[in-house]
Amino acid sequence: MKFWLMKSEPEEFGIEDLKRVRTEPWDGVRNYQARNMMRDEMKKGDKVFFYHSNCDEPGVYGVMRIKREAYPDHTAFDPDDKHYDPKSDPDNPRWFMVDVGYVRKFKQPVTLRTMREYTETELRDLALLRRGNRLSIMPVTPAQWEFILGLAK
DNA sequence: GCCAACGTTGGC
DNA sequence: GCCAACGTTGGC
Repeated sequence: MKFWLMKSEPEEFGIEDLKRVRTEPWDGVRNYQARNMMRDEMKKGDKVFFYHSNCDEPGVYGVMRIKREAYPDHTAFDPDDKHYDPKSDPDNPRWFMVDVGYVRKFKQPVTLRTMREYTETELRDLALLRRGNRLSIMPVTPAQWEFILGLAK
């Protein structure tokens, strides 16, 4: 089993929304690196940190789980969709998505500010903390997973 | 709202 | 294949 971190803007879709709907297709990923990880490496049962980006207090707000492995992201075929990509052909889809399921919401999130305190130590290699990192999906090592969980309430 | 960092596009 | 221009991400 692998561990991941996935970003979302809470104004678009946050942990509270996932808690309400329980399961959700993670659509709209339009970055090749992120796509490759979803398509090639994510397995059912993998655990995922739910990260809120572009908000007052960026950070990890809870945990989710992969419920369904990668399948074509049909929003890419819809001209009315915000993430429409005319170059994605239904017969040869360019973009994929997974389904995620709600596991838990932390009583207290692990904020980016808090995680930055460990850039020289436990979280030295966490992709999230690397300068200029914009990846919306990234792997988390088992050690990093345990450490961040330990910071949560 | 600003802007640094980065990915993508397209002309050459 | 290079690289300038452009668009997007995301912290602040």
